[in-house]
Amino acid sequence: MTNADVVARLYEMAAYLDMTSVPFKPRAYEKAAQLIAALDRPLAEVVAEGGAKALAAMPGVGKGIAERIAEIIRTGTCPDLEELRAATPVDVMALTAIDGIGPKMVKALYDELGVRTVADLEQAARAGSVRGLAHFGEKTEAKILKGIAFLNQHSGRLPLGAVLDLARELEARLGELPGVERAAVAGSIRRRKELIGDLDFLVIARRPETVMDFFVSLPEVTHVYGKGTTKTMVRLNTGMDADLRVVQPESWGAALNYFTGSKHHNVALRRIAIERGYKLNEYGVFAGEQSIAGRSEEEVYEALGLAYVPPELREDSGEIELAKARRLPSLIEPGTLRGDLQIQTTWSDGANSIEEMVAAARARGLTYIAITDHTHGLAMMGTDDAKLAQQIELIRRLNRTLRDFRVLAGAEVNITKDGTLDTSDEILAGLDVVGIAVHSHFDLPRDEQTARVIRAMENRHADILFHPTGRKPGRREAIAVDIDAIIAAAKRTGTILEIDAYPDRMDLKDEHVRKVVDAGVPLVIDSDAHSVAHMRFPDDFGISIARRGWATANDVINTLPVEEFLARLKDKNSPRRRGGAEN
DNA sequence: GCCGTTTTCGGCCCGACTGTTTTCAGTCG
Repeated sequence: MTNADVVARLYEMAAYLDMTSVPFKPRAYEKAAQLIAALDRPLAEVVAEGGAKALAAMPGVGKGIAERIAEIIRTGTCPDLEELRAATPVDVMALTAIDGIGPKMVKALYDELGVRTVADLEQAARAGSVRGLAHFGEKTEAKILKGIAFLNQHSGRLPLGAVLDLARELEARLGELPGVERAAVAGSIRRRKELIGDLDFLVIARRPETVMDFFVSLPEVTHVYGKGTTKTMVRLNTGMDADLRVVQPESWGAALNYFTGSKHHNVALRRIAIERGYKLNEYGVFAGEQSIAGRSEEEVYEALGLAYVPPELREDSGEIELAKARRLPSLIEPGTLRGDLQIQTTWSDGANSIEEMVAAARARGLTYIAITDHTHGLAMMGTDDAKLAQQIELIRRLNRTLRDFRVLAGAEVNITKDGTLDTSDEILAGLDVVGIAVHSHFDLPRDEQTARVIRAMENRHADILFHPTGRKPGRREAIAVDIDAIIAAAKRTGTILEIDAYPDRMDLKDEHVRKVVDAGVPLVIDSDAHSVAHMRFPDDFGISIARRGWATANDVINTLPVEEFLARLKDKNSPRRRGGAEN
């Protein structure tokens, strides 16, 4: 039982409890699930050391949930969950994953129509029987079908954020095997694509059989499609397929290149090889029978007369031509960010205090962060004007105690339906950094949606447009906005566009970033952290998106020291910017 | 079900929006 398994069951409990309309309990389970998801220690280890008592010592986990977690780790489930499952035997997690479907609707659909699965629901909606239910109508039925279609489109692929850790861990485990000289993850993970279809691993090993035996016996493996001495294919318990290739040292670079792709990039490379009278395959670059390159990727590109192309650019979208001319951009590197401009704390829906987030930021080598809790329009937990004023005061006091670190007072301000902001200009004027964001009215027509966002960007206090398109990869489409118009408005108004690195968002996405870079509009890369564990998102995911969008460090202004960063914001001559929150 | 520098009981939960409704239930963040 991994932490992710426990988290999944806690969320399932919460969903089932929501069906029964019992107050507060669902939120308690959700909160516990959220906190455990952000934990960087295996729960099984916590239990082994301190039992259920150690679990209950964690914030958000009390006696009740601690006992259930211990039971889940032991048996995979717990009696309460089984009882709930028996009462309403439905695939509640899959059904509630459909946008607009929650636990109550799942219950009604089961009670009235016997819907247990997404397939059942699709059938019922197509037959027009959903609209007959109380509180359901034609629009809901249409929305259900739209939501299912969206999920189907993305089936079989998982977001990068859901697979990167596993890929790295398997890569490390393979690399530690005796007799393994090198191990690497290739494929779309290495290119840092946002949706991953399968995992490709590459290994140099003296005795391939040992590696293959180890690979098929991994606890994560649920099925073996095929096992040989050079290639083995398996299915993992995440539902994802994984391939392992064993190659010889002299072919490592060629194989890594071949298995990293993309297919289009590889085709283009092979065409260049043919032009030069060579042959390129996964074993090397060949002049006749003679291998002239293959040990390293650099060697392979060099043999083809090309500069080394970073994996994130290998999409045959112009990188080959620039590699030929040796004019590839010098992409932004992990570890170069100095600030993080979107961070939530316990003042709204975050799990950690301002001080804890500061400590986590410093530990990552950052020198400034902006605290940007939600404003009151987001009613669940937003800060109102009075609370925000209190927070600004607290941040000022905190800054006096900090050396070589600056906390910026900020907010994640809601954009209302008409494009105004839900917080007064007076309050906004007192903040160092104002982030603005869409959190409602996702379905406005394109013209209206675009005009609304641009109007908000025109606010002279609005510094950064957070998660500009509202997308949730694999779950929800972006809001309908004219991205070119947004970029033009950013340029005109001096509004910075954000790459929200939170793996559920990854917004802006790579191709949008490339447009922003081309337009010369500044970007920031933020974590959107809701806990200290999320502080790694910019380096793990945000930088990848920026690199896939051809961004250099110059395009991303939170690579700048804090004063230079602040100078790039709007109304930089206002008193708060000169004096800052330190005074 | 969790929490506690006022509390071991009584707060927590909340507003906007949508789609279904003549007054509100469900979803979302």
